[in-house]
Amino acid sequence: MSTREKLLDSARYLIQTRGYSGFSYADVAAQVEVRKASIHHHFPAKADLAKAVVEQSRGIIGEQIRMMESEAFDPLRQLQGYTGYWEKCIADASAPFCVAGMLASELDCLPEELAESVRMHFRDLSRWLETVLTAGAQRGVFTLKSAASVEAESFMSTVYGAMILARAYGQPDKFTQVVEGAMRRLLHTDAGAASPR
Amino acid sequence: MSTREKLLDSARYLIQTRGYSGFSYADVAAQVEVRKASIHHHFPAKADLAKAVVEQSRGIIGEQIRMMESEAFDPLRQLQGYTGYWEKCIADASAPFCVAGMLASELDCLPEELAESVRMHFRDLSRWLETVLTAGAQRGVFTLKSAASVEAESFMSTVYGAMILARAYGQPDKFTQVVEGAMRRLLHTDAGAASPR
DNA sequence: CTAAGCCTACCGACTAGTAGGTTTGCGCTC
DNA sequence: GAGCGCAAACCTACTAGTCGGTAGGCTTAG
Repeated sequence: MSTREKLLDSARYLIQTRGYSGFSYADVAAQVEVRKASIHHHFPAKADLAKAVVEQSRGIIGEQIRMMESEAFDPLRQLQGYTGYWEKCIADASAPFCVAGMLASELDCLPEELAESVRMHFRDLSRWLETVLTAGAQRGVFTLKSAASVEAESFMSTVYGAMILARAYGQPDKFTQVVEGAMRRLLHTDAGAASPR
Repeated sequence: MSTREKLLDSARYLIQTRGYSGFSYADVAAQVEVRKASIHHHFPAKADLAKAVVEQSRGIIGEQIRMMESEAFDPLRQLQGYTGYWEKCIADASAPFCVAGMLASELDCLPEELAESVRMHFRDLSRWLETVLTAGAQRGVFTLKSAASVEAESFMSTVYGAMILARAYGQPDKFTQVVEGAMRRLLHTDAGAASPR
């Protein structure tokens, strides 16, 4: 594992736990066991480091979007993959919060370039979610009660809110509980018109 | 308005926008137009100032709880009062984020006493919500699909998540949109058994 | 020979917090 | 009512430590 990758990993963890203004080059240097100046060699400014972390995440979402466009995929499994990923991360405390969610809450005091990157992450994620929900609705797996874009943003909100809740209570299972509720709501609940399985 | 109140107001706003580690005594001093040392006179340490802000919020919730216990109240109106309050705050940018939500995301790097105060805020709020939802369900105003405590935490999550979303998009109406969806879900949606109005 | 990678040593700006002096206003006694 | 005492409020001036960032030198691999 290269130093650059180690720096990104460390920065990601620190941002997730303490936020952008809550971590310093000194913290990263201590974790990775290099000197502060060496970090500047890879990432000239703090904003560059943080932005690289966000872009890394965006890359992963981008991959998934491309996969969906090219081949067959299971909407339900996709969504479960997303929530399951965070359930695991939060449960084992390896990543107790989405890095973009953390940065979003500090958005107003972030360097503009970094802020833009965070906004793009949210746009990417909600678009991905919208696609998954739309496909799921077409196949009769999900029941949407309003526009797919609105449902996507609601679901996203619940997931991010559940992260805050789990952290506030120090109980990872709170996340699971809330997210499972949101998931159940999307699955067939024989409402209104007659279109049960 | 006393200096102490001005300091609390300023600190509240700064925490909401920048977080605990993102604001300094110098920022507060500039806003209130006093010297840094004067802030220390009222609040010896930064944690004391932040804690006082959180406790102020807790006091307001506490009042509402006591009001509910003593006299008749309208659960729907209570809930609409809560969400409406934040809609207004976010729309006019006077308070773009709940102070406890902001601090919760930084919880791991907060002084213990302050962290405890934040945890208590969440406990208070979810208990209040649970009471409102339970009363509303008894009167047939709300339809709960799982335990009141779970519904309360889900609703809370959605509200906090919607704050993040609105901030990330820079669009206050996103908050309204998501929260209205959550509200609609609680109101009578003729599901399962036959108990429509 | 070059360039990437990492280092030591430093910079000015800012951090929370402290020491100690000055101002202000209120209650008490002559 | 004048003078006194006292405490709250606010100030200037300072501390030690940390912040992000820079300059420039050393080492190593191609």
